[in-house]
Amino acid sequence: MLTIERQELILALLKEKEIVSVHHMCEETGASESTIRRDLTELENKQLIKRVHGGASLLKKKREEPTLLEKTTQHQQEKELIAKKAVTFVDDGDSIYLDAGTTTMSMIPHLADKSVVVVTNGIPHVQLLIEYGIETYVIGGKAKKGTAALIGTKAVEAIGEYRFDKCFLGINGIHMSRGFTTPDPEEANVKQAALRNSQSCFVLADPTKFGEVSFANVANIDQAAIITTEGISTEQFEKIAKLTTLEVIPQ
Amino acid sequence: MLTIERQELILALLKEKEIVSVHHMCEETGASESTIRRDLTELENKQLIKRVHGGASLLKKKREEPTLLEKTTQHQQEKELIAKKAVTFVDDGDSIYLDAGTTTMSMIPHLADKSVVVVTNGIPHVQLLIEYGIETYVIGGKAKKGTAALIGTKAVEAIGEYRFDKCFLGINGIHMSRGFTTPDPEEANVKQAALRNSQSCFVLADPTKFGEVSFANVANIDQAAIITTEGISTEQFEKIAKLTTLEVIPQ
DNA sequence: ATTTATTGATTGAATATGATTGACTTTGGT
DNA sequence: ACCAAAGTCAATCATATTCAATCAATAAAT
Repeated sequence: MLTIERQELILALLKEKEIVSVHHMCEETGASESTIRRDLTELENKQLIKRVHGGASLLKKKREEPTLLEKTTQHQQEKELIAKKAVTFVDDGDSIYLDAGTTTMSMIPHLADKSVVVVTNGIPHVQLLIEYGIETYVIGGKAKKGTAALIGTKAVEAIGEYRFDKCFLGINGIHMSRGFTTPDPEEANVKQAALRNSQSCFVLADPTKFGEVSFANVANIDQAAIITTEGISTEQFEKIAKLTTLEVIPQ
Repeated sequence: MLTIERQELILALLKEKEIVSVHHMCEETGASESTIRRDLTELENKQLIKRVHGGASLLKKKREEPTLLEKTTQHQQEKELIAKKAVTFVDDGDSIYLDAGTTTMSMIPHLADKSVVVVTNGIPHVQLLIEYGIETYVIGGKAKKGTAALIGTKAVEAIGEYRFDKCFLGINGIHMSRGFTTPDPEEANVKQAALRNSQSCFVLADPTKFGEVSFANVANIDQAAIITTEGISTEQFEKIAKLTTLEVIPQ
């Protein structure tokens, strides 16, 4: 058996079982302990596995980011619902803007079977978009600490060079009179630019964002449709529904 | 049996089984080891297969586990050495351009304790740069499938809006007369733009890249300093060292 | 007839392998 | 806590396999 085959086999074994003993690897591959150990040191150097006494375990790979989406907290499930709903507004052939943020990121897997062109300022989004084979453009700009969202004048200018059929934004505050708000003024500028250059705009927000007012103003309440889940008070619903489209997803 | 026939057969064998040994190929084709090896070198040059010790494996497709291994398989430690050396050329306060690619990515952890501003077209780079608290700007552009490198006219234009003290590029081919080359013309354009806007330029390449010529031209050999590890033949070293700076790291 | 291409055999070098050794780690009993 | 036995480890060695380079023989083309 070839070296590379054996190493692939070891990785395969580890994928099935979290920890595999050297002895078991010997049996499966028919190789001697020495050889297996050598393979393990190699695979460890390549940062693919972690050695433990008596065997090895799979190192969690950076590639397996998708688990990030699969987190099963209540919050994540809500985001997933909102994202799914948002994608129903997307048509084949659309050019869309995806704002940075986890909610918009959840849209990506559902976008896979539509033929769309996506522009985004979210770095984590790009990797996921590529993985799902979606044609992706990235605006330029300064990468913000923490979220790696692209912001700044360069980002705003770059957005100006595109026209979108639809844009999808995350937001921190939704308020009747103060409109949409977000903590970072630089991010607000980027969101505004996206709104300016898009035919129709959607804001994705869980119910906790309603009634909140954040530092930087993004837009008036009637400048974007809102997609959210149940939990918003009926009186608030009534008022806002008069000003803009408000999609509420039943839980 | 004709050469073509035999090579087709080899490819067919590889399609059935991800990895095939030289020995098995001999049996199937009736040819000698020498002949099979010659075929393999040819097929490897045509980028159809990848050789491994004792046999060959199919390149392309199967975006599963193999690629992960393949990617990290070669020269991981070498890349680390090259990256480390490259960082020694970086001064505090520099504005630098980091080309997409795994070698330049290895530079990032070592950049952490310098105060630099980094511009890059590599999406995976951005996350890492942010993690290490480095001030990061991203050029815009189209995200290339597979590597997520940013390319296209927008990328080239965006680079034009910056001036770098130093730029660090990965490269596929280094050839005395043909200079630096890379498979993707669009990536070549981006690299050229980086070279144009940088005071001093460094190419990071392992020794296997020397003597190679890839499809798209990037620059002449004297337009960038080269950082590599031992393994390059002394005669090649002599010749190239006359044309440009050539840093060779002892193993 | 001469050149060119293809092939198989041979070579020393590079690489991979299995067994052995002594040091280290874990386990289980006192 | 201690010790001893069993298991596991890295390092080393000799062997076996695989490699690229070279050579000579044969077949095809000029």
